[in-house]
Amino acid sequence: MKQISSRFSIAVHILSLIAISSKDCTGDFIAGSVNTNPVIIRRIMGMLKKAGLVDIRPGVGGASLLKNLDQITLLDVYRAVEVIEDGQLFNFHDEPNPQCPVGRNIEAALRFEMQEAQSAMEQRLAQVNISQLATQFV
Amino acid sequence: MKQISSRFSIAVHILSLIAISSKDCTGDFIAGSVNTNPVIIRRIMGMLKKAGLVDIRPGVGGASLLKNLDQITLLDVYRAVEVIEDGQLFNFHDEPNPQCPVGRNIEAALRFEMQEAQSAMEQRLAQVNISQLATQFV
DNA sequence: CACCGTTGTAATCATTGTAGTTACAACCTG
DNA sequence: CAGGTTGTAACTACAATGATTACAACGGTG
Repeated sequence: MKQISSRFSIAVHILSLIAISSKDCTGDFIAGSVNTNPVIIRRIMGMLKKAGLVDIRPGVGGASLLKNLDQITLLDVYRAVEVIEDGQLFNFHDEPNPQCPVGRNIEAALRFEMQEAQSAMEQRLAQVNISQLATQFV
Repeated sequence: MKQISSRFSIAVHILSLIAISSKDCTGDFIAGSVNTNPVIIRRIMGMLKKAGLVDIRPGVGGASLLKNLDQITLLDVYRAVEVIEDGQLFNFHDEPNPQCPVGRNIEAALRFEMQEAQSAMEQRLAQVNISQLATQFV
């Protein structure tokens, strides 16, 4: 069983920490809270930057949010860290036999349902923003 | 990006084929339609059998469904092939730092939302049964 | 300007899940 | 018994992940 990468949960952690924290959020500081290697944090921060969610100050260090907390949904973060591409949550077996009625038609039928299921999941993520999560960090 | 195993799509293919086909569905015949190695089929058939979806005749060969087509949902298949365990679609990073307010609280908050998202996906799968798919196999 | 902490990134490694393959025992029926 | 089939174990190849080391580039501060 292969899971969706922990890049997602780490990214949410990073954004929450930047939001909550008053002090300078350097990669090393965040790595201490997440409890992983600083390079992992820098890589994910790079993705968040590329997605336009955070601003990072090279050299001096530290990061800040580019959007309001309630304007960043879990779906934004999920897309930012590229855990799953567009319609690719489910894997489909390669090249079923076109000589067979099932082999010939199953791909279109099943891919549609897979896409629907994936969308249902993503829409649920879109309903939650970081602000809502942050209220729970006492 | 790691996807949900193609065991799922293969399993749906297998069930559809057994449903449609009048002839004896041996592992080798199914493997020909799916276009993969017969051992892959046998492994997945074993999971479907364990889940009570099909009956397999050892020695003589062939398989048959144990439920009506409209009583087998995509969720049943998805669970049968163990692509993802209960609340484990999303991976959560290990042991965030309990000294930090975010590290201490993020797990509970985020795991809840992850579970909700996973459930939304699974509920969408539960809305479709093999019978509905089979109508598209002309 | 030089120092020093930080960011950005490449390279490497161990681990894990997957898909495929070979091999072979167990099974059933003619 | 013979032949085709199922049920597994063992092995390989491959890809994604997470961790780690190393080092260049950056930018304030003294």
